[in-house]
Amino acid sequence: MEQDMSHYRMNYPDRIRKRGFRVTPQRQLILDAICEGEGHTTFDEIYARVQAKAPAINRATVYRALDFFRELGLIFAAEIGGHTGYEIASKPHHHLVCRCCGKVEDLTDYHFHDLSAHLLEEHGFKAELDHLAIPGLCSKCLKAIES
Amino acid sequence: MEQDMSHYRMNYPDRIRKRGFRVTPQRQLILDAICEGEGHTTFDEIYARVQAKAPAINRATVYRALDFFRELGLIFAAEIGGHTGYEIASKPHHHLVCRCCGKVEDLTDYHFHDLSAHLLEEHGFKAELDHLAIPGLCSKCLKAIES
DNA sequence: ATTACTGCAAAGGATTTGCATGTGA
DNA sequence: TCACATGCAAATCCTTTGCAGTAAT
Repeated sequence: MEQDMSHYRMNYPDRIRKRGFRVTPQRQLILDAICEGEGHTTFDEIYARVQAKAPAINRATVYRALDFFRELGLIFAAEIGGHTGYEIASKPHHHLVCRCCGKVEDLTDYHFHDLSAHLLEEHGFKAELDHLAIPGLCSKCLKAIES
Repeated sequence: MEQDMSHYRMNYPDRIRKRGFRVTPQRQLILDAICEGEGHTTFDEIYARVQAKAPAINRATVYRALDFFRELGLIFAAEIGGHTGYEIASKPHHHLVCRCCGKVEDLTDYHFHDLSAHLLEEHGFKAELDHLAIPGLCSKCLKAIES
């Protein structure tokens, strides 16, 4: 029942070591690469950033590190528009995904509490509304289509 | 400006022919296979059902038919839990996806109008809330975890 | 008679895995 | 020291594509 917010941006080396795993230069670079991106970052972006600093790092290592971080809860992985996007675990927020230009906007305020309560009461379903991907049209594309 | 509801369960052969495409036994079997499943059906399920009736039908044909039906608006394709699920286009509804047992429940009633209005007003984002995949825990898994 | 559609096989791309080597604790 | 992690290469999985033959209209 602890009201623990420490999973947001915690001292990650300790968290890794505490579970008996190891902090390696590769993992640090990969985590850095995710931090550099604002919000969601694709595998290719991460890999490119890592390679710019350490060309010897292998794709397989990046795949394994991403899985590793996800299992530890350090990052989130979300399916957005067919591709997997990774981001540092932080405050719950949602994504407005434009189906036209593909842009992804973060939505930090939200009005989901009523919805969540409704789903639990009437359907017995405990919704985890942390990282919802909401499809639609962004303001720019909306105007472009209407005109 | 037509108030046309005919895209739900319309006479599909006519719809296909009207656009200059052809109604083939393969396409009929594949569409049948999607109808047989309640809601979302994976590629493998569809392929297995088709093969049971006509073993000669090729995977490539199934892939092409699914794309074809999707472009015609006869079916929907949704990313659910890493896999693509297909279903007959019908009334807009949502999916409650249990992250524990993987079960997908349909949600036909919904309270998304306020949310939609809010997103448009404050973010200029026209949300298309037709087939939202809402992650969480179903009632069964919820009880199992709590106990 | 057209020309869309199918089956086959091969190509393609993304991710995973086995194994020997290297390295953090 | 010793188990975890890495790099490499091969394997695997899923999906797409080119092409020659088939069939719907």
